[in-house]
Amino acid sequence: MPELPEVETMVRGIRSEVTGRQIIRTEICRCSRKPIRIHPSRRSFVRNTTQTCITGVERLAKRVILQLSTGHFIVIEPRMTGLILLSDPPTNEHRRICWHLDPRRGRSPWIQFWDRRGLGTVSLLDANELDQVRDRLGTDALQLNTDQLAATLRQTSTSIKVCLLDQKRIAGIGNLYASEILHRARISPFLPANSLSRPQVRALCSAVRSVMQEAVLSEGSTLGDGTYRNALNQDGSYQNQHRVYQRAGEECPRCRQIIERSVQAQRSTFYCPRCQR
DNA sequence: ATTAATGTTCAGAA
DNA sequence: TTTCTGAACATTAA
Repeated sequence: MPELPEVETMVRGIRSEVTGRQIIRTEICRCSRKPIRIHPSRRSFVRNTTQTCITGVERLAKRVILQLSTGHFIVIEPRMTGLILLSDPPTNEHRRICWHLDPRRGRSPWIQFWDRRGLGTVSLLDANELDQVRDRLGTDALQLNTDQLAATLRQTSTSIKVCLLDQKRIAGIGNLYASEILHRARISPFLPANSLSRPQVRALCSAVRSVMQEAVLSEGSTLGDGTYRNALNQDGSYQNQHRVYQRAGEECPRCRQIIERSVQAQRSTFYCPRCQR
């Protein structure tokens, strides 16, 4: 499931391939039962992306942004199972959008959005609308510093795990990495956010950044269900470094206590009850 | 065959 | 104001 590291990997995987290329045709695939959700409308989306040049590719939290020469931005939200691919998709079944690019020798003729579950969304926004999206997001997890994190945590007494998932507080962390981050920082997922000591906030900030950086270097996590893959349809490798996620019943690699699974805000939390306090 | 589980975001309710 | 719940979906495992 694409969180910050997976989305960053998508961006890095397509940036050099598509920057400076022209979209010669935007194809909205209609092979699925439910058509993909497009903002503002599919007609204007197709009209305003065709025959425009892609001038850059950026990441905004868990979104991929394609900058266009018109000053507009294609904003792609992969959500659960969305992939951005230069290669053939895992199946032909769930292709959602194909952007056909001007042909260049040795380069991919297109970029596509493939989404098995179909929860992903695609939008065409102007600079103003993109700013509004940005305003609703907290500090990017890779840019976090201790003082900022302390100020954020002070504002709420919800559990630290749920707080880490709140995109308007900190942007980019999802369910998988929240568990891994808290384990690295040795902090219980159930502590109220505003109860953390200064040393705990320091450890947490360090864990947020180091887990995210390492996961980016490993090109994200590809789980057993194989939902996430990079732009060339290859697996990431950070799943080999998971300490607690989906490891309930196994020994904690740090203290050998049995890892437990709990549910917070309707999502699984994995943690070690001994070394996370 | 049915059902639970999977996780991100947003609208709407509490 | 803040926090919580359910819906948007498809697929797999039990």
